[in-house]
Amino acid sequence: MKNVTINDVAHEANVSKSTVSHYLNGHFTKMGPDTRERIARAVRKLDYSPNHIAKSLKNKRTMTIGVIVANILHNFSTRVIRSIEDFAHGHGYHVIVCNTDNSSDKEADYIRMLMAKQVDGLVVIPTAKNEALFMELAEKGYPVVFVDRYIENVPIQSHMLDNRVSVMMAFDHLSERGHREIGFLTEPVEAIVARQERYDAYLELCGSYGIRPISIQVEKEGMVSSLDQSAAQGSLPESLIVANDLALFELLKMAKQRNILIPEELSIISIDDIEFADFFNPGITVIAQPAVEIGTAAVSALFEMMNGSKNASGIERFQPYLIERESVKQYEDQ
Amino acid sequence: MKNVTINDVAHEANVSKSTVSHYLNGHFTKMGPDTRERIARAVRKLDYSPNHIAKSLKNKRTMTIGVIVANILHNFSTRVIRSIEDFAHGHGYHVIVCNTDNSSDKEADYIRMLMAKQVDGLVVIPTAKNEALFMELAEKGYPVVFVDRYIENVPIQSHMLDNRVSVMMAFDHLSERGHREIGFLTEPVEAIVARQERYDAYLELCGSYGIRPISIQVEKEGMVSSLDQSAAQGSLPESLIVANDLALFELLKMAKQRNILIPEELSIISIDDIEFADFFNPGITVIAQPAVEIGTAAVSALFEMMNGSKNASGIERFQPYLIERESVKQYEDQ
DNA sequence: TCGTTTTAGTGAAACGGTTTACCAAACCGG
DNA sequence: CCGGTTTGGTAAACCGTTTCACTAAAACGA
Repeated sequence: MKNVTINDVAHEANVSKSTVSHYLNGHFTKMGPDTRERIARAVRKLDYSPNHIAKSLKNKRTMTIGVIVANILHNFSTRVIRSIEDFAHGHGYHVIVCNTDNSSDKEADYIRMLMAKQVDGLVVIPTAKNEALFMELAEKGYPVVFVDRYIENVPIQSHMLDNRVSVMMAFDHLSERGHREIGFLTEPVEAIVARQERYDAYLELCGSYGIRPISIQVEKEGMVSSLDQSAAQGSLPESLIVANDLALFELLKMAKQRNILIPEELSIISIDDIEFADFFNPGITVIAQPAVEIGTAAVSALFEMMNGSKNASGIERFQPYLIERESVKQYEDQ
Repeated sequence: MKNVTINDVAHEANVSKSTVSHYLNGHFTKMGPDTRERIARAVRKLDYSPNHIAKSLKNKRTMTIGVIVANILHNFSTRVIRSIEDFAHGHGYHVIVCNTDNSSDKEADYIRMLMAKQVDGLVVIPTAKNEALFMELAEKGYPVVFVDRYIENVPIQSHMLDNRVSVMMAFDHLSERGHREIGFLTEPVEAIVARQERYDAYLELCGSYGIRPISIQVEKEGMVSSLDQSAAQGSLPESLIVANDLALFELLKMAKQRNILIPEELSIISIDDIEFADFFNPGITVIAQPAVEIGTAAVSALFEMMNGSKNASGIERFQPYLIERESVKQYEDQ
């Protein structure tokens, strides 16, 4: 179980460990062809592989970045993570993924632990409450970027969907097809900017379309039963913009429970695409976001920072697109 | 951006770094109450947190385990990962997750990099081909456990579903409801034990029930179109046992494309539960596996190894259970 | 009061690498 | 053949911790 070290290789090849180190780092001018060959043989013979930890300690770079997401169950998160990993691996970096379940405490813990682990940078979908902590990171010049959300007054760059436009597209789609009773289903908006932006856009659009807002804001856990009650009372609107995939799940569960016909009795348009929306019966019309693009943009901004460019701040917006399927009813008088 | 080290704390508190180290590790007998207080203050004042890398180098424990899964898109994988993370975090460990996409090369790469990173142990859903590599790990006494699969002749313990029973349950369920035309849908079995076991069980059961085997073995990428062809030719059986969730997706896509009624025209029973199976129309009857239990058992076995107990080998089996929904037709003459 | 133990604390080596500064020998041009 | 340059290589410091061996002073027992 004894691990073989650079010293063992040096000894085997009859050179100093400095030379082996040079060899390992490709500084071949530092040795003759014979020595080089001897070292190569020694490495092979001993099946040596360098201790990444020791390297990191000396180099002060771990070649690792941390990714902290608020809720890994969102399809969006998994796609962002995937794109970040692809990019990072392509650049010789590794990724540690952490899931906060939207808890600020967990988030703070993870940040601390990732700092302790000396990760070289962080991409995070932040919860709302660690403003001071992020502020500190930003001030230290530590490389961090946000995705999907941002924190007011914290000078950390964010990459996110144009939420306003996404709701607008949903609203327009519904409206074009004759809908005048358009509700909005979301988990409690709280301080989560992405939700806030979507909700605000909804309210604003209701205003400009002269439509009475019907918003259903309820915790995911109670969502099914709460929706069920509304349905029982007949207070469910004829069409619903759903704020995200997880809420859509709950809505669909309720619809099944109560045998509600989609789109005949209820039209649905949901934000963020998911695979099953396509083959569900009926197919769910959706406003999709370019998750891979967003993730890639975020991580490449992060890499620029890690290579010394100044911490940018500001928000970069990405445009959503409509995927029309079958969950929206067409009113005839259109 | 200069990071504060134990030396800075020592200096601030006017003690040696040894004493600070003792303080940090709770060896309070090594100092008086006043010194202790001084160090505490210094730590707070400087906002010091220990460099995990340096610690790891010295201690030869990184408090990190690696998890390598063959395909993170399986719901089973995500649930296993989740349970491993929960357990690990509960014991002060961190987890690095890697996805091999079923590529043995990627797997070998990941193993090497995780070793280089000095992770303290590994839980892996292995691809079939790195027998030699795993053999080596096992011989070195390096802590490794398998999940969901195993490799013949490699003395590494595995925790997996009783695949035979799971197919048996599916088969019985179908058979009890009068089905005599029972097919089996799977990605190519190849050398992947879990698939093999399920397929073998299917074949065996066909034998003992006197049913003609109809197996559809096709790559996920071509699955929809291949199924579509079969359907066009009318060669699709009346009921299908589906080997896993990803195959189920493809089947459902095809069913939608062709407007096949489930269960009237096609009965489905799938192995491994997924959330949407519940609210899909119709609900998909499923043989579920206790993923959390499996993951937890695996990681706790790993922890035992890491604490010095010998590498166990052998296979621990977990029992599946039926979740009956609406995707299986009941023939009337039963 | 003196020897012994305990308390409170320190210095230095070690973990496994990288890097800087340095050097001897070989080479080279004139 | 001499002085300078290149080639090939090394020793030692360093990264930030832990820990072992050691000790001065205080406390204690007789």
